[in-house]
Amino acid sequence: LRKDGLYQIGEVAERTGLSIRTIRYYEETGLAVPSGRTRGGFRLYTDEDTHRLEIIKHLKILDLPLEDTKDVLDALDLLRSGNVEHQQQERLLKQVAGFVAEAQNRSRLLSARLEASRQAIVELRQVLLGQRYARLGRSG
Amino acid sequence: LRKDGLYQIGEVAERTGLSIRTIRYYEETGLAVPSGRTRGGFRLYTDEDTHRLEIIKHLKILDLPLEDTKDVLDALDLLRSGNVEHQQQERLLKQVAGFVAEAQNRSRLLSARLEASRQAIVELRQVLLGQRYARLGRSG
DNA sequence: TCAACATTGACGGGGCGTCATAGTTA
DNA sequence: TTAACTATGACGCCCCGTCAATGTTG
Repeated sequence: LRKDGLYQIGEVAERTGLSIRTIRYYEETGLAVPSGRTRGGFRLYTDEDTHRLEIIKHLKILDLPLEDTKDVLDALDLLRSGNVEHQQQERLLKQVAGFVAEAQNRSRLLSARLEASRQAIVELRQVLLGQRYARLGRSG
Repeated sequence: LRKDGLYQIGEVAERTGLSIRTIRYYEETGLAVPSGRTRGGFRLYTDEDTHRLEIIKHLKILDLPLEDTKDVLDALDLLRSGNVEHQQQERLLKQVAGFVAEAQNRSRLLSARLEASRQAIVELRQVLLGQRYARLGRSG
């Protein structure tokens, strides 16, 4: 680890739990571009970069279009930078709000699907139990 | 709807919420094969077939290898049929039990990821709120 | 007969896994 | 210097979406 708070891709992969390939892919699509490179071409990620990757990782399960996620993260960066005109700021705020609403929808949907999967597992276990008893019945 | 309890693919798609293309793909891979066909070649699904599709749909979110799911569903069918020797029965029971255990693992993992995504959404909302206040601050 | 439904290809695409080959860094 | 890391292609795979051209059903 270098002292200047810059990490190369392998360290970031370990810290985030994303694969190196995935992180590279996210750069290809503009989703998360490293702040710098070494002279030799190694990608260098700041803590902010890493945090962006973590957010992406967490939202990924909601299966939102990656491009929407990119747009929103970019919008947030723009908003925080303050370099934005009143008119556009209005738009960005609405865009982010819309995204958040959609994310919450997906979250509820996922929750329902998780519950459905639990039910399916219960059913499998019951069939399994039924078979075990059947076996005992025949052997006893 | 025919009276003999057989459904064609479109009806099954509606009932299960799976797309026709997906159902067809599941047949290609042997995951869920319709019990019959019309003379003309239309797929015909029984209620059992439909139920199998529903289980698959519910387990899908757990992101288990589709082939494992297929193997287990086949194993359960075999067990229920009773046409199986003692030795093999033993094996099938263990196989299903292993699958169920794995499914539960995945379920817990998914639950954790869902919670992480909720956290991420909360964070987005907070940034959004921060920006709103900033706007009010500047305009007031 | 006609409208609605289905069939089999085939191509395409997102999100990476997985080489292969070669350069970089400590 | 050398071991460990990284770079850029490129191909492949899964899970379907989406035509296109054609046949089936009621």
